[in-house]
Amino acid sequence: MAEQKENPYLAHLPPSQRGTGMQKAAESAPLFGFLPRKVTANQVRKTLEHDMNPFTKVPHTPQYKKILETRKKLPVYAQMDGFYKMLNAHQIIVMVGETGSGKTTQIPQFVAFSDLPHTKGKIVACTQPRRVAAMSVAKRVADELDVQLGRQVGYSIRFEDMTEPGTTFLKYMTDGMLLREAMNDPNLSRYSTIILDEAHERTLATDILMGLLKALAKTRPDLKIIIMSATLDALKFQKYFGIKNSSPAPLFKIFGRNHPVEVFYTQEPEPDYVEAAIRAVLMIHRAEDPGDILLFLTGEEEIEDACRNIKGEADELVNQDPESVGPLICIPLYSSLPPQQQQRIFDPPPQAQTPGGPRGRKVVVSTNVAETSLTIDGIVYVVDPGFSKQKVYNPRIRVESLLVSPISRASAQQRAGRAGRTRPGKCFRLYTEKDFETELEEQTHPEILRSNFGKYCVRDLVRFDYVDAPAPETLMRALELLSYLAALDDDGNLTPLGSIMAEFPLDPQYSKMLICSPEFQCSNEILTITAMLSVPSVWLRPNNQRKEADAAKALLTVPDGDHLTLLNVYNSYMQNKGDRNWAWKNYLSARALTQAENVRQQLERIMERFEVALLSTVDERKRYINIRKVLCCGFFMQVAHKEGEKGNYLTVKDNQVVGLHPSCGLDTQPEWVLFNEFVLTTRPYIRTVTDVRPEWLLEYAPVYFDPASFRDGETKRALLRITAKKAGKFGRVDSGAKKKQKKRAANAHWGIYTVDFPPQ
DNA sequence: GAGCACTGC
Repeated sequence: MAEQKENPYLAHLPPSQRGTGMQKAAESAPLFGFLPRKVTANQVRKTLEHDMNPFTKVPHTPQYKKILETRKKLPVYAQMDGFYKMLNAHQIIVMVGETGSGKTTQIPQFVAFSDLPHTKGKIVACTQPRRVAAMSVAKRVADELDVQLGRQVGYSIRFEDMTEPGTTFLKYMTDGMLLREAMNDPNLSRYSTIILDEAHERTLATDILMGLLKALAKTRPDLKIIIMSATLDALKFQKYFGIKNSSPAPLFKIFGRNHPVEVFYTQEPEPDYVEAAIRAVLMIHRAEDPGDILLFLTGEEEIEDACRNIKGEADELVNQDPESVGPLICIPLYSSLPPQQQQRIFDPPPQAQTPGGPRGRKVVVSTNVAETSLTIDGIVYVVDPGFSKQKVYNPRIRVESLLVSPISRASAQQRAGRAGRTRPGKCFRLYTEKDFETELEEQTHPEILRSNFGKYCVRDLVRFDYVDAPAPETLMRALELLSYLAALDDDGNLTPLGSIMAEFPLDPQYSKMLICSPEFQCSNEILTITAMLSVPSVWLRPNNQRKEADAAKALLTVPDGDHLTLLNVYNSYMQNKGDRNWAWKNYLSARALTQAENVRQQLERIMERFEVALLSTVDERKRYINIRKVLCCGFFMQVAHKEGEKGNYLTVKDNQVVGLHPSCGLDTQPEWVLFNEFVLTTRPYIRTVTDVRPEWLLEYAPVYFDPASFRDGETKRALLRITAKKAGKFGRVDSGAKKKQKKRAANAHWGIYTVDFPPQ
C-alpha cells in the first residue's frame, strides 16, 4: 500500500533490511504504524507507555515513567483524543487553556507525534514572549521526552542557540527570534508546525507573526498553525484566522486546574489607592487565615514606600497585641532589582514569635512582573488596586512615555488567579464592581497600538493584515521615519539600504548609523555607542551614595556629549577587565556592561556579514567630530534648538519645549543638540544629549532640514543664517542644482547622505 | 537637579 511506504519508522531502515527480521523488530517499535498527521490518541498513548524511546531508540529511564505519571494528571492529557481529531482536520487551530492546564509543555509534544518532524528534517516550533520561559519549558520537555536538552528538544533565544541542526525537532524560542528568522526566510520552510503561545499577551512580535502566518498559511498548506492563549479573547483570533469571515478557525478548550478565588470589591471608589492597599494588607494580616499576600503596585518608588509603611504599621500592631497578631515581612519585587534580591520572594514566611503564637505572614509588593513573568507559590490573598504603568505612544509628538493607567479586565482576572495557585484564595479589588464592569477595558491594548513601531522594517506596513491595525498616524510616522532614513523609496518599497538595515536587531536610526559609520572612519566607535544605548542604563546611583556616584561619573564624562561619554565608559571598562571591582568602584552596572559587550559582538558579526568595514580614526579630536557627524546621519530627527537664555530647547519640527536632563554631562548649553530620548517626568526632558553643528544637519539630512519646511521661528532663522553663509561661500544653489543633488543623494553609495556643497 | 511598568531581536 502506498500508505505503508509512508511509514516513517520503516523509512529509517535500509531497503535491504525491510521485510527481514529487522522489520519484525520494527513492527514492535514505538512509532510503528504512525502515519504523519493521521495519528490517533490511542497510538500516542501506547507509544508513551512503550519501554523504548521512539526518538533515541534507547530504553526509557525510570525517571521517564515517573514524570509520565504526573503528566497524565494534567487536564490537557485527558483531552488528547479531541485534540488529535481537531489537529488532523484543520490547518489552523486556536486554543485556550488556563495556567496549570499543561498546554505549553504537552501540546508541542502531541504535535511532534503527529508531524513526526524528525523523519523529514523539519521542526515543531513553540514561541514564548520571554527568554526564561523558553529556556525553562524546553528543559522540562526534554526531561519529559527523556532526551538531552539541546539535542532532540532545544531552545533558541538571542545570544544562545541551544539546538542541534538535523537533530532538534522540537524547539522553544522567543517570539522575537522567530520573527527575525521570518525576515530571512519568509516561508519559514524549516518548520512543520508553528505554535504561538501566550498570544493573549499581544507582544509586538507575536502580533506581526500572526499577520505573517495568516498569509503564509495560503502558500504553505503543509504548515500547521496553533494559536494558544490564556484568556477568553480567543474569538478575535478565531475570526482573524477564519476562512473568509464566514467560518472562524476552530477553537480547542482546555479546562484549567486553578483553585477557586473569591473576589471582593470596595463599596465606594478609593481616592488614594496606595493608602487603601496598605489598609487592605493590614486588614488581611489581622483578620484572615494564614497564607501569603501579593499586592500589585505600579513602580519602584511606590513599592519601596509601601513596604516601609506596611512594615512599620505591622510592627506596631504586633507590639500592641502580640497574642493575636503574628510577625510580618514585606518583600519588594520589580525587574530592575538584582536577581539575588528577587529571590527573596521565595523566602518562607517568618516564624511565630513564641511557640504556639500567631503565625507569621509574607507580603510581596510587586509590579506587573508578578502578573506574568514570575509565579510565587503560597499566595492566598491578592490585593489589586487596579493600576499599572503602561507605555503610551503619542505619534503626533513622536513620544513614548509611561503612564499610570487602569488595568484591563483580563489583567484583573490574571491577577486574581495568582491567589489560587496552591489552594482556594481571595482577591480584594480596591475598586467597585460597577467600575470593573463599566470602566475597565476588556483587554489591555496590544503593544502594536501603543508603540512607535518603526523598529520593525516590515515590508508593506500599510497593507499588512493586522489583528489590530495601528492608528494611521502611527503608521504614517513609521513610514516617514523610514523614508527620511532612505530605507523606503517613494513608492514605499524597501531600498537596498533598508534591506540591510532590517538585518540589524535595532531601531532603524541605529542601523542607519552603523551602515554610515565607515564613511566617517569610526564604525568601531559607533558600534560601541549603539551597543551601550541598546542595554539598560549602566549608571548606578544608590540612594545613600549619590554624591560619590556623581563624582565617579564626572571623571568619565566627555563634555562634548553623552554619547561620547558612553564610548569612554565602555573603553575604560574593557581596559580594566583585569580588575573585577572596577565597575562597582565606578558606580557602574557590571551586568549592563557585560550585556553591552554581548550586543556589540552580535552586531559586529552582522556588520562583517554585510561587509560594513570596522574602522577607527586615530586622532582623538577628529574621531570625536566624526562620531558626532554620524550621530546626525541616524538621529537628525531627534534634534533640539536652544531658545532664549533660560536653558530651554525646542525640538525640531515638533516644537516641544524641553530641558536638558540633569544627568546630562554637557559643560555648556550648545545652540543645537541631538538627543537619544525624550522623557516626560516632572517636566519634558531630553536625555543622552550631544552637541552638534547645524552645518552637519544641513549636509547629512538636507531634505529634512530644508528651511522652507520649517515654520517661522528662531530655529528657521538659524537655519537660514547657515544656508546664507554657505551660499555666500560657495555661490548660490539654484533649484535645478538642488534637484540634481537630491538625485545624487538617492544614487550615492548607500543612498544615505549626500554632500550638498563642495567639500571644504 | 531627576528616577526606572515589562518584555524582545
